[in-house]
Amino acid sequence: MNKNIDKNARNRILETALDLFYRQGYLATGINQIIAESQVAKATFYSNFPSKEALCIAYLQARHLLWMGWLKERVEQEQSGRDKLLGVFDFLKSWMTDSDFRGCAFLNIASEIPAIDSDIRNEVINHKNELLKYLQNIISEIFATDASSNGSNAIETAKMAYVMVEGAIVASQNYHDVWPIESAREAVGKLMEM
Amino acid sequence: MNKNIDKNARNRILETALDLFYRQGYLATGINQIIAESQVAKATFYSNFPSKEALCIAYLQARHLLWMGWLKERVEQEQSGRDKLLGVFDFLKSWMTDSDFRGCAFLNIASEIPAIDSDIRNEVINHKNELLKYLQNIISEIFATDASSNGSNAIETAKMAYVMVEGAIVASQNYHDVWPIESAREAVGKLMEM
Amino acid sequence: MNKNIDKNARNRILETALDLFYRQGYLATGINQIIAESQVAKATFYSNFPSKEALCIAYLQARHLLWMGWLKERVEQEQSGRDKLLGVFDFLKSWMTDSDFRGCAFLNIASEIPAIDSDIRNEVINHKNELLKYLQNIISEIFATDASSNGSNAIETAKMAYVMVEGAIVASQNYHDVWPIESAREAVGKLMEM
Amino acid sequence: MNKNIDKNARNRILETALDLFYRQGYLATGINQIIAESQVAKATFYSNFPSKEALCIAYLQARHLLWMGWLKERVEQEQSGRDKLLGVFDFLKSWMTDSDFRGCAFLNIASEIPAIDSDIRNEVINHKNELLKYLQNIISEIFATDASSNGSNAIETAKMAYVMVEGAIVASQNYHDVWPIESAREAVGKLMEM
DNA sequence: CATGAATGAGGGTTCATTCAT
DNA sequence: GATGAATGAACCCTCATTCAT
Repeated sequence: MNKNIDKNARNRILETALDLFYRQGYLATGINQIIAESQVAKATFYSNFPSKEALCIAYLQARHLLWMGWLKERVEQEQSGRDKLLGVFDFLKSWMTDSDFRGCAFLNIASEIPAIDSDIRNEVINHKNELLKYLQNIISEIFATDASSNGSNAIETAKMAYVMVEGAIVASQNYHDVWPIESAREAVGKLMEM
Repeated sequence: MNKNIDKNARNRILETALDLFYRQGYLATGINQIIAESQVAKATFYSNFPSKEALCIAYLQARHLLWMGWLKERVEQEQSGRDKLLGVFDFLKSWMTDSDFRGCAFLNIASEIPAIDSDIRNEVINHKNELLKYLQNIISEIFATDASSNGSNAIETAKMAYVMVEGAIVASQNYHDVWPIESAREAVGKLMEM
Repeated sequence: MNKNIDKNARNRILETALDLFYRQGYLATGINQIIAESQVAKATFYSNFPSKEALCIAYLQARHLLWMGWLKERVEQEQSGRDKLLGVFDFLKSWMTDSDFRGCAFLNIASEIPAIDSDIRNEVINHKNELLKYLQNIISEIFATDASSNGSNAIETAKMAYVMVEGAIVASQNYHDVWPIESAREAVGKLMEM
Repeated sequence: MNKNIDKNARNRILETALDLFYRQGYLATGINQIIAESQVAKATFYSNFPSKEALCIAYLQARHLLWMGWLKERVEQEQSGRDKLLGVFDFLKSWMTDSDFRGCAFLNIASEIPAIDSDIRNEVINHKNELLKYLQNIISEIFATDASSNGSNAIETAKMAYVMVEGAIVASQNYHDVWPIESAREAVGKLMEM
């Protein structure tokens, strides 16, 4: 008996989505493939998720928890705020060198779904808001311990760091190389030195 | 015979693709819609483009010329290398405030087409290589005129600037706001001051 | 346990069917909607009714009692046979002006289920037989009290009246108007005067 | 080679619909069955008819022409208005004894599609309006030649005749017997004698 | 060279029903 | 006896592409 059967149908579907939506994209992945790989009947799928879009939202929510977990786990190995901030980029490097790195799951979906006000887009924005807030917390910590914040504002600095994180992710996705992450890390390091 | 639309069929198709692929996405845009809006027969389409993918490549090539043209037109209004570099971000702002700004056409397509070795991906990489090279030229110009490059390497600095451009584009696409561009501009400005 | 809905499951299902099958049609109404609106578990449904068709039969039987009740209640307000016959059409008018009048439940089902020999068809025919018999009773009463039946046969006259009732129902359903009922009433009145 | 292939796809589809929608009903007939019996690919179907509903409308329009043609052909064999009116019912009898008589195609569809304002309903009403108008023309002819219309109004009389036609059709559909048509014929005959 | 009718595979979704718990 | 997760067939429809004319 297939060992996958041991998890319930909903979990199998969600794990399949985590894999396929990320690797293949949302539009390029059909319900048929999802149910085949989940070993689930079509109606079972629809009794768990009212639509493909609903699965997408569940996928994004699960991905958010997963990814933020990865990020925080790595970052919180560091003691100082400065090392935490650089640790963000160290995390990006280790993530990027994963065999099936395909960039940011959220930005990829957003590229496929132009509609600005959809539920899917809200999940994307929520994710980015949390990432931005997380960076801001780290930078506030730096500025708190480090007296010489040079008049810089934690919020404004966090925005810059966030933009660099985004740039690092999409550029390393494009080039399939870590150099954009290293460049971003270096740039952030320089900015914090000032 | 209605010939008041006197561009040839190929051009009409390409212009329709420039509009639809960008606004709706590549996968979400069907051949039928393209031929309908191009006012072209189906077989005329296929005699001009052997496949949808071939049209996509032509689209990316055309988009590359278009977008680089926009960029250079704005940047070359400036005299100094420093102003040219900041002008890149000024261009991004004016582009972003366009009514149908949907981020980077190339990154969007790359998000839809995971396959790493496809012809489509090559177009994306070519575009980014040219953008990176353009930034490098600007920065070389700065470092040449400005004696105090502080030991910085133009290539490495260009990579940082490039990462910030990418971050600015995707983040402003996500938030539908110019603040990421402004943050990136400010960060780049600070980096160049050092 | 929520037992404030204290009809048993079977009754709740049947009442939901009375509403939905009539308003939406038999084929257009799914089992899922029925169990959802009945607040009943799926297997509870199937333990009460072996199939959708079985529910349909129960629906038709319940509808028969209901509708014949409405008819008789109105008709038996009248004293003379003649007034009773006209009262049939008065009933049709008041029924027709109900907000969700959708014609004859039995004829509607018969339109959806072509199979001639099904159990469902039997219910339809039973209903019509009883309606025909009821009309025949009224007309027999007229002919009994009224010496001058002019050699007319109660059975044959009842058939004519029945045909007019059917025509009045379906035509008023089609036109969403009472005029067919009024025309039928007038025609029947004239026939009885002769 | 299948001889059906000689007609074009659209005609094959329409003829299949004329058969299946009438015999099986609209909802009970799937697109898959239609394309199978039409020997047409699925996309060919949809390039000819934008939707199942569109096919339904084409079906009703074709059925209207067909049925009115049958009716008129029979009725216009008669010379006098009175014989023409009775000829309507003679037509109904010959139609009804057809092997696959299933009542009025229009009323059947209307029973399946409750929505009052749909395009489908409009076709049904158009058909009935034309039938009513045709009966009115016949009756006007009777009243014109026959001086003694007894003060009766052709329009009002036509409505009565129309209601009887409807009743005859649905009742003979229900009982699978011609007696309702004969009863209606007799009733109409009596009404015209007065 | 230009056309539009035709294709088969697949899209997302809902159906009535069954079965282990 | 009551439950809700699970089923496979069928639903209507769209896809990118081809081919006879």
